[in-house]
Amino acid sequence: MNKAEEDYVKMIYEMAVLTGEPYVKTADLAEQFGYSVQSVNEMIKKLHQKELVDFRPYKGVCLTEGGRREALRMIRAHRLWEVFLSERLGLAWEALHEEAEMLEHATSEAVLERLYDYLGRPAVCNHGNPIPDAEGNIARPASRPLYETHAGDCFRILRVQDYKPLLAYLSQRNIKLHDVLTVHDKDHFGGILTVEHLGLKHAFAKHIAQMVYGEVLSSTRLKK
Amino acid sequence: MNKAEEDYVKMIYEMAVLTGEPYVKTADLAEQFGYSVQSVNEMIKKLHQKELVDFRPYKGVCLTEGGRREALRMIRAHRLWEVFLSERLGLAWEALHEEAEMLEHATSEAVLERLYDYLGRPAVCNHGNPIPDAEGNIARPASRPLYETHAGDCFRILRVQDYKPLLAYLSQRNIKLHDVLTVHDKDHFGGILTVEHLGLKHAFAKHIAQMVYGEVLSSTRLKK
DNA sequence: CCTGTAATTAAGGTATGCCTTAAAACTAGA
DNA sequence: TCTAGTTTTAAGGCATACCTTAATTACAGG
Repeated sequence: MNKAEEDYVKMIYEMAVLTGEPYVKTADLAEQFGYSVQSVNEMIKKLHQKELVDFRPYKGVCLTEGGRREALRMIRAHRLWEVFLSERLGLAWEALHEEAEMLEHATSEAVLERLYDYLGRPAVCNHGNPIPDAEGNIARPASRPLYETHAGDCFRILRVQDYKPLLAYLSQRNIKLHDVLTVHDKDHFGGILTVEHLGLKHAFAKHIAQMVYGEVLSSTRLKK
Repeated sequence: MNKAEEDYVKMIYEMAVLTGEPYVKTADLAEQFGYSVQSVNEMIKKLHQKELVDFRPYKGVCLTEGGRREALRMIRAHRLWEVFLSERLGLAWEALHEEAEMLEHATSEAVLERLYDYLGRPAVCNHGNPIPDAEGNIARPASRPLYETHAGDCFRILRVQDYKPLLAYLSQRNIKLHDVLTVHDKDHFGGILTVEHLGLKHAFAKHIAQMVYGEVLSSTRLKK
């Protein structure tokens, strides 16, 4: 697999996890990559020939067992490098993703396994996402999206999507992993969630609040 | 610069150092890469447009100041990764080069500088080659080629070319950096140098003995 | 100086991975 | 069922970085 193919299987895996649907639509892939639908179709055809994906016209693509293994290898490399870059080199939180994105394509299995041991066999990356083991097993995090909280909830951030604009967004507001937010208000119609963090109020759009996961610590709201 | 361009400027730099000539011939580059001369010419034209090299027809290419800086950046990345892979991950000596070759193209300046500090600002890589500093200054090693020794010399290996077949060759014979060789015989006509190492005799062809550098510790031979 | 060899340039080709435009095939809602 | 809109396929293009074959240009030794 070359870089392009690696990016595709990884993206297909991540989008499938995010939507909960094993099949990912061609058009959605195109949108995520910023590529044309035609380009994505061509690549899907190629990945299918390599038996990395199963393609059902008008339904989408789904990773084969081989494709899933490759995707998890990339994710493993990505998250292990993030841990290294953060824990050992002290790189800024919002810079981790981009750097790991480059390194993940330049890492052999041998280096990966040694890096894993060197870092103390970490279970999660610096964005709280689980690191698959060498066999392709990955923990399913129990945390819930911030968007599913209610006014009055105290919410501890345990995990955020590894998505550059989101990291920049949170970083800019000085919001970090394990920080606690107090949900002030949830506007269901507008989709805006207002939270308090270190005395400051922040308005999170729905798509933002859906990429932040954690646990509700306590709630002042009345249970129904 | 993309990977191909990075490989070219690095190769031009290394060949210039090796030959002592600032200008590197198109045909020699082609041979080293295993590419056709035409392909090399095309890339030289491109590098010239980017002002990374100076091209004198029938003479060769020479790095510009910008090109030299880029080449040293790649060499810096390569050698720092080698130190990391060896010192921290415990990778085998002969595996370092290949792994570093991939990582060097995936490393930003920011990561490089932090890695440098993390590794304790090393002066040389695990093959004994000097690591350039962030400003592009590089030490000129004083060691002499093994091929210039004479029968009876005791020779300590301080540096070897970072060239995969050579590393495999030495590794296979269990010869490592800082080991001491006793020169048994030098056949000037045939170019074979016979050395003793840990009680075993090895015959080194000229081109091999020219890629191994070190210092003569003592000599049993009579000075002229 | 002149000719053979080496180096360069030219012309056309391949694979990869992206693009646009257009036609064809399918799905799903009215 | 039938059509509107989505999805797929087809056809042709572009850039990169390699390739081969062939023509041209320059250098250097006799």
